[in-house]
Amino acid sequence: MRIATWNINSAKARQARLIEWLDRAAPDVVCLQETKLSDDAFLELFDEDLFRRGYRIAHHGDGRWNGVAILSRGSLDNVVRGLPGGPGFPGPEPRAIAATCDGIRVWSLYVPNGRTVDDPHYAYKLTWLAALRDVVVAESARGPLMTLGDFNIAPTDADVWDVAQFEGATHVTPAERSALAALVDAGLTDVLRARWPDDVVYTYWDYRQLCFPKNYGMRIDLTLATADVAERVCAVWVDRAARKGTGTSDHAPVVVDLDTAPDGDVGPMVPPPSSRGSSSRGSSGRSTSSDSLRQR
DNA sequence: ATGGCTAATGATATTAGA
Repeated sequence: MRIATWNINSAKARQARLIEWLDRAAPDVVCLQETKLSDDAFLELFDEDLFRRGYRIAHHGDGRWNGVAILSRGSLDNVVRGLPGGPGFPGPEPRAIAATCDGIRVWSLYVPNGRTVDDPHYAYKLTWLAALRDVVVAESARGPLMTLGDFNIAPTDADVWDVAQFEGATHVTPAERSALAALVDAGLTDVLRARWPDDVVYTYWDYRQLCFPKNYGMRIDLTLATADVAERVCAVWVDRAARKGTGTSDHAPVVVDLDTAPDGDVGPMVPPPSSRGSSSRGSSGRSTSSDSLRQR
C-alpha cells in the first residue's frame, strides 16, 4: 500500500500536475493540503479524472484558503471533516480531514502557519496542535493510525537548511517542537526520519531566490504513524521531481510504502458492513485478506 | 538539470504563505 501527502498550493493551479503525478507515482492513498477550493469546486475539477483512475474523494474546503482532501483507491470510510475539539480563527477552518483507508485511520492535516511568534496565529497553532494530540490519543488506542500533512514545524535543526535564518521565527521554536513531541509521546513515529536518520531531507523550498536549486529547504511535511503501521514501512522518500520545472507547488510529495498487514489483518478500524459506503462510490468498503493481497 | 516568488481575489494592490 502506497500512501502519500502533498501540499499542492492550489489544486486548481496544479490540476494537470496532480493528475500527471498520480499516474507516475501511483499512490493508493493521497493526502492533499492547500487545495484552496470549495468541496463543489474540487469535485467539478477532479471528479471525472479521479473516478477514471479509481480514486474515491473526501474533500474539506471552503474556497480561498486552506482546504484538505483524501483520495483512496481502496476503501474510504468514516470520513470526518475538521479537527474535533480544535480551535478556529475565529471560526473553524478546513485544515483537517480523516478517513479510514484499508484499515488505517488516515488524517490529512494542514497545521496553521503561525506567522510570527507574537501573532495570534502562533497561539492558534499551538492550541490546534494540542487538540490534534487529543484526537491522536483517542484514535490510536483503537487501531492503526497515520497523520500526514503540512505540519509547519521543522522537527529539529537538521530539518532546515540554515538554522541561523530562523532565529526568532516560527517553525523551529521549542513550543512548536514540544507540541510535535507530544504526538510522538502519544505513540507516533516520524517514519521518514526513522528510515533516514542522518540524511538531509527537505519537503519545502521557498519559491524565491533559487532556494530549490540551492537546496535551501525545510522538512515540514511529515508522515507520522502508530507502531503497528511504522513496522510495515518498506520505503519512504520525498518526490523531488514533482518540485522541478515551472508551475510547481513549493512543496514536494512525501511517499510511504507499506507492506501488507500481518496475515492480511487490516486491524480493528474497519467499520462493520452496516456503516459502509457513506462517503464513497463503488462496492468495496471493507478490506479483506484478498484485498490486502491485491495491494502493491 | 532545478533558475532569481506564487496564487487568489469584488484584482490593477493586498493577503497569505514560511
